[in-house]
Amino acid sequence: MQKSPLHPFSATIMAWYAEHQRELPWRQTRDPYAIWLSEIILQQTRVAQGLPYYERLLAAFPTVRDLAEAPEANLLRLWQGLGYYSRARNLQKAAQMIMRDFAGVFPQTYDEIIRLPGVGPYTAAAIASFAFNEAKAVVDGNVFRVLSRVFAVETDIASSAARGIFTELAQSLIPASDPAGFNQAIMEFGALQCTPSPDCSVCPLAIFCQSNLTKTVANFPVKSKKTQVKAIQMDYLIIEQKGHLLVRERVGNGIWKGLWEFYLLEDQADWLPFSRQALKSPPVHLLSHRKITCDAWYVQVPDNFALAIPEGYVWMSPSDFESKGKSVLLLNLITDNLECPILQDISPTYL
DNA sequence: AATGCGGGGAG
DNA sequence: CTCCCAGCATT
Repeated sequence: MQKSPLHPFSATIMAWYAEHQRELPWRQTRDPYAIWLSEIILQQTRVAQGLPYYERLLAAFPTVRDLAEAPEANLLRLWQGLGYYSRARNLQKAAQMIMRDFAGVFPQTYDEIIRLPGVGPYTAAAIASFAFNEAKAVVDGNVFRVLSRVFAVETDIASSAARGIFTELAQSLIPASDPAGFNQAIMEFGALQCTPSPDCSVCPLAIFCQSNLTKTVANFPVKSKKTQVKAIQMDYLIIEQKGHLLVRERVGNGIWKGLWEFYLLEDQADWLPFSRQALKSPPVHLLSHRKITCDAWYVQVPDNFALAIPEGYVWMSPSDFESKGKSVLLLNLITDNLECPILQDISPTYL
């Protein structure tokens, strides 16, 4: 049988992959559901951080139907600590779409898969290739880095044109004989060998890597913009009455949508006619785009006082509140103040 | 074309 | 500290 010639780049990284690949659970399956779950978890997330979440979520929701029918709050509780919580909400929306529009059968082509909410060009290519061996090249952060260095591509990866250019290049290198293997190989190569600070002395591509040959590896990939960090102050009142807490689910499209929190002080006009006990402030919470400082107080409301419940808030038992997803900032606030009795009851059993 | 969205690990 | 991670949705 006639085979199309393998580009030296492709042959080299696939040989390297055969030797150096990690054993990861989502590589032991062809189940598109499990592969999809792993890919959503791994968006902008390191393997080491996502691994325990993958095991937990797959155990809790073994099938698309289980995921589609689960209460969203349970999913967000399991997602707690992983960040980018819209991933979890879109995951369930997509599961419901698969049940409704695909009769519960996971879509099998790139063009169908990419219609699922939370699935973009990278994730659709990953699922289509890994589960169905469709020859769609993946382009993620690893691929940007590897290809930009090896072929000295000076396109700014932050530009809108970058995806198209790198997709075309990757697509020209993907072998029809093993698209899944190539996609796995190039990403693993970026993750383990062609890292942000690589050791080019042990690289199998060093002899024809264009940036290595010109000693300009550190100049690639070209990336222009950096996200600016805004400072935010968030003050919480932990309000208790008759063993219950005044809490709410965050709504709107801002940070931590779908997660739960204590009473958030919106302005200085907020007050209660009771003494506040200052709590230990959690550490400054650093995110990619936010620097959040937080102060908090504990307020015990007498049993017989009829407190007007603010819009959006509800009284909730500590055990119910523990079962809701919360931000890591709030979890830190809780675990740093366990001398406050009611906070012991909402201390998480797992992150 | 820009911006928002989480959290953590590596250097 | 800075960078960036198996990115995507929204504006």
